[in-house]
Amino acid sequence: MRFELHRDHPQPLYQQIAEWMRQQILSGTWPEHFKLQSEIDLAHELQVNRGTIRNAINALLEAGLLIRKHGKGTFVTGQVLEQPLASSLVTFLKG
Amino acid sequence: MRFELHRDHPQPLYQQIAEWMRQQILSGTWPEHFKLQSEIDLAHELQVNRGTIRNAINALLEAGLLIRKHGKGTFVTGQVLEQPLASSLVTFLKG
Amino acid sequence: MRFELHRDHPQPLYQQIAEWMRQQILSGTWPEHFKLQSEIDLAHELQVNRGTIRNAINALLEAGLLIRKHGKGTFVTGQVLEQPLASSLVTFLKG
Amino acid sequence: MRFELHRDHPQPLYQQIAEWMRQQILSGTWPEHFKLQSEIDLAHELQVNRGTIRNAINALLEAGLLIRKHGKGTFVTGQVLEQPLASSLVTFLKG
DNA sequence: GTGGTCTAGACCACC
DNA sequence: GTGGTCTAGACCACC
Repeated sequence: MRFELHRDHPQPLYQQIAEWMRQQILSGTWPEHFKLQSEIDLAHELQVNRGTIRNAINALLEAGLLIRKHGKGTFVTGQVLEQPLASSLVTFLKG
Repeated sequence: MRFELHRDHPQPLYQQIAEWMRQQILSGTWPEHFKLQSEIDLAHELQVNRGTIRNAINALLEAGLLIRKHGKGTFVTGQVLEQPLASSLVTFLKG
Repeated sequence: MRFELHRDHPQPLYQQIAEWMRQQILSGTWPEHFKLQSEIDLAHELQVNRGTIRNAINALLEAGLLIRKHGKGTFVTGQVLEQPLASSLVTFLKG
Repeated sequence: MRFELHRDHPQPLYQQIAEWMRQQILSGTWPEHFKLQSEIDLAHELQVNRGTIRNAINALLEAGLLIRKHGKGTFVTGQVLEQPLASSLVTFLKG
């Protein structure tokens, strides 16, 4: 996991983490149905609090890129590629 | 905390507070790794705005006497004794 | 603020709080543009942690009943009455 | 923590643990208001599942020897000495 | 003086 | 053994 947090940046840590996760997903490094490490493990690896990890994940939940399953884990959703399509469809209808 | 602010002085409040803090540190009253009260508590005790406390602390951060840790607190640094030398050096360079 | 939390209920505290807030709003007790107490004050009054208050408020943000303004406070939105209308409109279109 | 579990005994693990805890409390090794280790730490130390620890604790909650505080921990109650009386009463009533 | 973010650490609910 | 919720308490950014 070659990824560095910038604690002196104005951008919050959770946003930095969310951007990194988004790249992992959109680049295909984390493919559809990929299971993320547990929040506790991610917190240990990135040296942040679990709450900070949850904030990052929450951002991607709203974007529809991740899904949480209680007692099971957090997963990359199955419709990643459809997201941009849906957006352009809306744009098309509005245009 | 026997310390009085002079609100009618020309010297800004935050500088008065910063000087007082500097004395606490250099005199050893606040030893290395000492944890300051929270900004909000200091503001209440000294009857000033929280921003004033932050300005005072910022001055000592730049001087290297204090260090802030997000979510944890503000602490006296571990290299207090080296600071006076650095300060006099700056004075010398400026003089 | 005559409102009691049930700490032994299966329903989470933040949901109980969110329901109470929703009632305050929909009943008009908290009218449009009403400013809520600060998160810290609500936490003190309801004897819960500020994070629990934030979870409750978050639920009503998503429902569009509240809006947060950084540095200013949390307010009841101006389109409270339109919410049910919008819902019935959608129902109508689907029906 | 000199305490051994007998995994080949007919008595369930959680009961063995509950008995051990009861002894710790009644002997005063765990005095009033004593805070237990976290469930996860106890599970690691005793090499059992967290659910097993929770079952053991639940038994002592019902006996009034322990109390759980969400977000804070599990503690020995303050009325330990009154418990044995209550227990023998129940035994008597059942007998 | 408010909401925004972060730390540390615990029990809860579900698997 | 995961995510869900809760506690306590601090600095950050904006007002």
